[in-house]
Amino acid sequence: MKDGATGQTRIQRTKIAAITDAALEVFSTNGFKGATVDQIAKAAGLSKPNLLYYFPSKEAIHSHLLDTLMDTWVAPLREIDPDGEPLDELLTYVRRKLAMSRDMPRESRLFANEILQGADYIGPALSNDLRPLVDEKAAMIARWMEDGMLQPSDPRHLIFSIWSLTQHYADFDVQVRRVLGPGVKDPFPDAETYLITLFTRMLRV
Amino acid sequence: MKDGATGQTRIQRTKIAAITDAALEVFSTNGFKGATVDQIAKAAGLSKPNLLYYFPSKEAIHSHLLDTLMDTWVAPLREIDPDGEPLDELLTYVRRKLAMSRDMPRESRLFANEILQGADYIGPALSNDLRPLVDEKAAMIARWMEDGMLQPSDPRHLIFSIWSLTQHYADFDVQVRRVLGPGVKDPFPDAETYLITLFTRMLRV
DNA sequence: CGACATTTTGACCAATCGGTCAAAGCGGAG
DNA sequence: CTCCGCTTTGACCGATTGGTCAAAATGTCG
Repeated sequence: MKDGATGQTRIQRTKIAAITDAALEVFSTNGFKGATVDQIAKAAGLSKPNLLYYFPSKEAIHSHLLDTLMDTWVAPLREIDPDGEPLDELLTYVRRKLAMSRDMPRESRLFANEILQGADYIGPALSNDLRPLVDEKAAMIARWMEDGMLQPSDPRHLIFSIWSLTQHYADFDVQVRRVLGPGVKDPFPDAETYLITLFTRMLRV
Repeated sequence: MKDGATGQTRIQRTKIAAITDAALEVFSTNGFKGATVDQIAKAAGLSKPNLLYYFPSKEAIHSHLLDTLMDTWVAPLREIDPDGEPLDELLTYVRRKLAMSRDMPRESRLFANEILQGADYIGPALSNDLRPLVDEKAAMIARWMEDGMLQPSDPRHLIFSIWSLTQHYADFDVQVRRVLGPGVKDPFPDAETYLITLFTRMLRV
């Protein structure tokens, strides 16, 4: 039986959810070429042909993941409030992005893999969707700086630096933990303290 | 004819150099599993069996690359002078690391791929070699901070932040250029200005 | 139950991949 | 030139991979 609105049966919804979750796990830890359909199917509790009944190809699963997760990933940037207190807004953005690295490391690594290897699929979205959003927010930050509410600096590189510093704790998690040693169970509390200090000194007038 | 010291003929030196350069190119843009021996061989101007005459396996080429490039990659950290002017030393380190992202982006991506996918090969080196080095330099920075020559902050996360911010311009180059748009031919000059500003405000007493 | 659509599966296929091997080509020392 | 070791190659192999297909199993609704 079909569900008129979404065009999906209950079984389809369940299985597609299982597949996307399994695919996120496998793609994020092995990259696109390193992942096999069998791995994803097994992780989702399905046989390979059964998985390919729900998605036409390996590439389709990957594209679907990237598409559906893009919005989630950029959401915190959208939520920066032009009418808020500038420093608060940006520090909140840093905290949200760091929390996403802590709670959604697989998504972070999925995007890192995609971009690192040329962004063949996601590239156009970066130009067409992300760039205008960054332009808008950078203009907002520039206004804040002109109004003397933040110390001046390049707003686009400021945004890059927030992405870089927060996602580093997801993408390079292995390195962070190896360098800190087994005595450090969770790097994130210290990371948050450090990053808040850094951006406060960088931005506070 | 053999060369007594290195155990290599002239031809071997030439071909091995061509192979490692080609392998760096291919591994850094496709990851380990995404790279094929044929690709590397073609890029090096050799046939596949000919390449495998110089290296016993695909994995051996990859390991050899990681081994030989590790020292180069960490060199700027080693060169921080405990007897220098603290802020100068750290800003010089930032400049050197950013220059490496500009001039050696393939090396940066090679390591990024390896760490992103679990650091299966390089992991032990991170624990055994990199960690003690970071410990030593972090202790040095902590002393500088105690002596009031730098504003206090977590020295290990300070080092992480330098790695993260500088390597971002190599690893996420595609994203940076897509977001900045075609008007920006070279992001590095602005990046250097921004990063020097950031770490100056972060560290200057 | 009975009939129809949906879901699942085992067997299979062509392409690609890492790696082997025997034989051919080549270069330099005597 | 001749010989011998180093280098190069085409043909080949087994394993893995993404994807197909027809048939069987299961679910759903009257």
